[in-house]
Amino acid sequence: MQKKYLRIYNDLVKRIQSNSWTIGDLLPSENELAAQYDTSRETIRKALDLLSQNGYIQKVRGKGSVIINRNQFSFPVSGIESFTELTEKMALNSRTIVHSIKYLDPKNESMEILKGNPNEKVWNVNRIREIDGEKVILDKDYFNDKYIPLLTEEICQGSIYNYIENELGLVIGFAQKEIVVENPTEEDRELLDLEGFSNVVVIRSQVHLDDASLFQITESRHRPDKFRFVDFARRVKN
Amino acid sequence: MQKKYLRIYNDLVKRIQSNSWTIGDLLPSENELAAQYDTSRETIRKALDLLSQNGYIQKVRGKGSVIINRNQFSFPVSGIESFTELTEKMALNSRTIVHSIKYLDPKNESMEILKGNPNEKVWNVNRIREIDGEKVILDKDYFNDKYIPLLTEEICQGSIYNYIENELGLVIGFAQKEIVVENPTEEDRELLDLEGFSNVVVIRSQVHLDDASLFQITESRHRPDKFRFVDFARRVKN
DNA sequence: CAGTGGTCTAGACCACTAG
DNA sequence: TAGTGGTCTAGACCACTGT
Repeated sequence: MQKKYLRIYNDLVKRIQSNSWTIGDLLPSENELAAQYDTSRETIRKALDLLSQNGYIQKVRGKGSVIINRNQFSFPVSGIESFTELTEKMALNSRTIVHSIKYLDPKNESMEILKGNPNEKVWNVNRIREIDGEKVILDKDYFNDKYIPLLTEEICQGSIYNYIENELGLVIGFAQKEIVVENPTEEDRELLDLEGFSNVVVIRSQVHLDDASLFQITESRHRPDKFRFVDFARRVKN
Repeated sequence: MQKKYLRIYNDLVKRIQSNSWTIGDLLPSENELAAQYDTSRETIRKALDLLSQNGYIQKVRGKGSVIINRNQFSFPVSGIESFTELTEKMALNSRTIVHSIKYLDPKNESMEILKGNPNEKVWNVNRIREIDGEKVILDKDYFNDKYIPLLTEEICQGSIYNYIENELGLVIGFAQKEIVVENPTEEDRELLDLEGFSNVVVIRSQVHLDDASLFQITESRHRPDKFRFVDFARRVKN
């Protein structure tokens, strides 16, 4: 038995995407939806909250829930998505080159973030992403070996996230990321086709598991013309 | 009478910020909090949902609510914030120069996004942001005059958002923004101290009011060394 | 096992919008 | 005024975690 509010949410998404309504239209009222789906209003409200969070509707007090313009096919809506997911969605012609896999002692590095037990070690994977034949992204990942006991070239060649979530059964909880523009390092110049660009866009993130433990830090270095970030922000109510 | 769940949320934020607990600690259980605040568990859960959304806690089923590391003093947590709010928070030494205020007919421009009634016009404001004596940000704003009947230099000199929300009583609902890196335009070169930088970071956004109507589009052009974006993302549960 | 958070219900009252 | 969404309650059962 699936969660009821998720079933309703998914159903409403389908109905919205199949243009049962157009932009500016009102959804049926919460009471009406509660009757339609034979459930309580609070459960309907949970489904609508999800629609709102994901940018499908905007609720207006006294009026109803307005369908809003959601740029479909855009980059992650302020979410956590992996390169493989992105390229699939964008139908990009891409390739991953595993440049190096190392098993590090985090003492000497600035990896003390992935601390905890001083005996723990850290996996470091550097991968180059090629889009349309050009090397444009350098991904540097660091994993705590407490959670990822083994990394092989085969795993890194595919989607590490797929391996983590489906094979190891770990569940990603939340991530904090930072985006800045920096000068290219020697490594960038060596591994990427910078084509004279004098900057790289750097996305640094800390990824935590479902139980709030830090298990990965990441540095994704993009040639600036191959970078785009889309965000959907909602004013905090108070 | 303030909303109960907001009162509880604010109280818990204060308790967290005053280090009543440290990172990794568990909050009291929902039942215990319900007793402490003399309310129902669902109300406590609303307060905790807010804490979770804003990156203070991570809920773990069967265990409790874990206090997590929230880089305080960071740039907007995936929210909508204005330049004045930001500089205040960061205690930056900044100045705003109003470069131009125009009242446009949107027909000829690519501003047809701000359409609606073809008689409507559009306010265009260009402002230069100076930080520590250097001109590093160019903000180009376009407002639908249906919502903003008049813009003066005085208003633009201060916080337009302050004017909109406090004087006009409009309430911001949500925004969609996009971040890309582009080559500087002639205008950028003319108005900003680019110091040889060959790129600018461009943040384009569409801002909607509480009732889901589009009322502003914005282009904020940053010298790359003066750009930083911090995002807090939470995995969608399903 | 007891305790935790996750879901769900059937009501209630309120503030707001629109005709 | 009727209908909308926003808040709040007091219960219930479930899935999961630790001991």
